[in-house]
Amino acid sequence: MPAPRHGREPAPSIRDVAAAAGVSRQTVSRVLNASPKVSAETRRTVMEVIERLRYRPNRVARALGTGRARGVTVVTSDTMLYGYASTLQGIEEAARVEGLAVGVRVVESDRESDVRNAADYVSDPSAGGVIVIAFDAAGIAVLRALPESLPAAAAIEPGVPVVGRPAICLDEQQASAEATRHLLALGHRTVHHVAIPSESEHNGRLAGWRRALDEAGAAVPPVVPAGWDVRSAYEAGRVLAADSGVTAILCGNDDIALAVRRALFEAGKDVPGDVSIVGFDGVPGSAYWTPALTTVEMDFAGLGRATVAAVLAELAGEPQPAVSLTPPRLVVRESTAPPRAHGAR
Amino acid sequence: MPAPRHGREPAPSIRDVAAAAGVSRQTVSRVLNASPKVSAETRRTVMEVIERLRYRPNRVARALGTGRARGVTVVTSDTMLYGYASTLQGIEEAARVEGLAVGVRVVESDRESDVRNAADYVSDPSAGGVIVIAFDAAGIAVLRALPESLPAAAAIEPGVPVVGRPAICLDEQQASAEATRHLLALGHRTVHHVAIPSESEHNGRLAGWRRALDEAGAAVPPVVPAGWDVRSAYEAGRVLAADSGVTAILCGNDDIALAVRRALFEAGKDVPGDVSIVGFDGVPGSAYWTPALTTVEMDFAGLGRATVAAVLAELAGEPQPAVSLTPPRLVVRESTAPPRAHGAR
DNA sequence: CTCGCCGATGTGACCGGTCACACTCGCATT
DNA sequence: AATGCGAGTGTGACCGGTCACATCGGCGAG
Repeated sequence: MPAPRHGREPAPSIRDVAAAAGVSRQTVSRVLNASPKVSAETRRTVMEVIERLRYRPNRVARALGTGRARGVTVVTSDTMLYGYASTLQGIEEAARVEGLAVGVRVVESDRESDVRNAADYVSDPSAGGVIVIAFDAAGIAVLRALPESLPAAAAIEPGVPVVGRPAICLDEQQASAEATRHLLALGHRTVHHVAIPSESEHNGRLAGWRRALDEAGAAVPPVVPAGWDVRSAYEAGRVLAADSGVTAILCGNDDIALAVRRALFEAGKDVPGDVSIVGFDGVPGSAYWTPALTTVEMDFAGLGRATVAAVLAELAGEPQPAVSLTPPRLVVRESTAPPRAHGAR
Repeated sequence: MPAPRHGREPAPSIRDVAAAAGVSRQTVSRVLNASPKVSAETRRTVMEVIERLRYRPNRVARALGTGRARGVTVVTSDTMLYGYASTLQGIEEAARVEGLAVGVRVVESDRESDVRNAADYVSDPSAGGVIVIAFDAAGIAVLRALPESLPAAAAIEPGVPVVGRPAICLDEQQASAEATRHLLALGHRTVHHVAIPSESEHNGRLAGWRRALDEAGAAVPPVVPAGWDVRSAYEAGRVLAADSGVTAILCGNDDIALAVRRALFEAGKDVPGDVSIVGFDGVPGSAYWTPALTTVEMDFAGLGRATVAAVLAELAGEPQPAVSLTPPRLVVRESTAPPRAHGAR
């Protein structure tokens, strides 16, 4: 039989520390938890022993004792897409400064069994607080499937109703309207929209775009839907590229903008000479595109941090803190310009 | 005082199930762990009760009982950069199919205190197996700081020595050499290289490039270093863009390629007309760039999956399985072409 | 018929913390 | 002098599983 690879004397436990310090385990526990009911002297002694023994409290045992884990578990359907990944990053950061462990559980799809598995997974008290990134159907389904009693919060797109728990979103509508107005102000007759998948007709990007168009009295062209994959956005782009009436496109995110720009390129159309495009999200590379992309910068990391605050409040049974998120904001760069002069017509 | 928001009858425990099924808790435990020493009939009864009570075993209690957690914790210095994020994705996927929980702990920097904190964090047995994404100094430092006894594996860049634990890497050297040869074959006199930060002089991207140059008898220009941020890559690009002797650039990753391409654009140079560029990584959008990027596709997700297998073997005390990773491969697209004819000179 | 063995099941201790509560002081109050 | 009180500390039970070992009934072998 193979030698026990990782055999080793076990890590010191709280009892070892207590014995070495000549106090009870409870006193050590108090020191660990910064209880005020320990004399300064005792505290110092215990601290020294802890240091000497390199003692580290066992998170698992602690969680079992208290009944809840000092941590959060993030449920998401994706970890790579920019919005998801940055939200996750914000969550991780905030959790880390709070001393919380971070777990990740991805939901494969919005199929019922997948949703149930994910919900079951986080229903385990060891999951701690739960944060659902509910930017899509799968996430929303998990959010709905969570037992009422579970301390949870969600990052979500605007317009999706959530009852009974904090759901935080970035107000995209203003910025979307602003982006649309920007294009209109440049002289475009109207603005086309390639939309990301959405669970809500009231989603901010769509709503802001439509509102700005309405307010300007511009025609509202049919929405061109795209998926999360670049390929489908490319297909959508080809449709628009073939239409000579299209001079301005508001893209549901920067990936879509990339694909649309490619489709335009293949159709021999110049950006922004022939067609202006605006993205959404503000991925780090977008400033370095050629042309640099005009886009709406979204503070997903801030959103993530806010969900951590929310779930922490939920865990503590406190009322939800008022959060002020930095609102999405339009960054005008090179991909938008006035339409070609119509004099030639 | 606020009402207890999440008060609720506690989840059923194994004892509840045992009582309801008329068996002992140990028998229930055996059913849960698929022990063969349970009669088919008893097993069925217990299963039914479990279903009826919606019982789910408590991961924390189980971990405490067995002494080790059914999960892996990933240590990384970044979660957004493509290589890191895709590796993480691969890990998550593999862990999920194995029924393992996934934790994430980011190391803020390679400062000693940060490294120690991260190492301490995962030294807790509740962290389970540990996977270190050691693509940079911080990751490598954590890997080195881990106690010998800890079951861990690493995803790492080639050329960095690691002793005592499985360290898996993608062989970038072949592909890097191939990319360089591709450019040379196109007629370029030599190939410049903008490098990602690396902890090793023997790192694959650098080594393959140099080797191919040497073998072809081409001059080896000085390496232009860049950081992980797009900005620094842009600065590096400007230097190269100002040099009219530069006709081909091998970029350390696709982000760098993006920034270099931008710098070239600003300098009035066409890609691939004036300068050819090759990226590294194969980010999903690279196929949709204008021009579409010639790049080396890396299977980071596969790398991540392999580390899970490795840490699992480590955990079980088994010998390391032989892994066959899909090797990086050059994908030729539009950003590479023969240099402009020199006749004009 | 008795023994031994095996499959199936149960029992108590234990993992490493925390909780609720009890206890022991020393000092101020009545 | 008895009482009250609060700060500081210790004790036993417990969280929800698992482990090691004991037990029990039935069956084939000696």
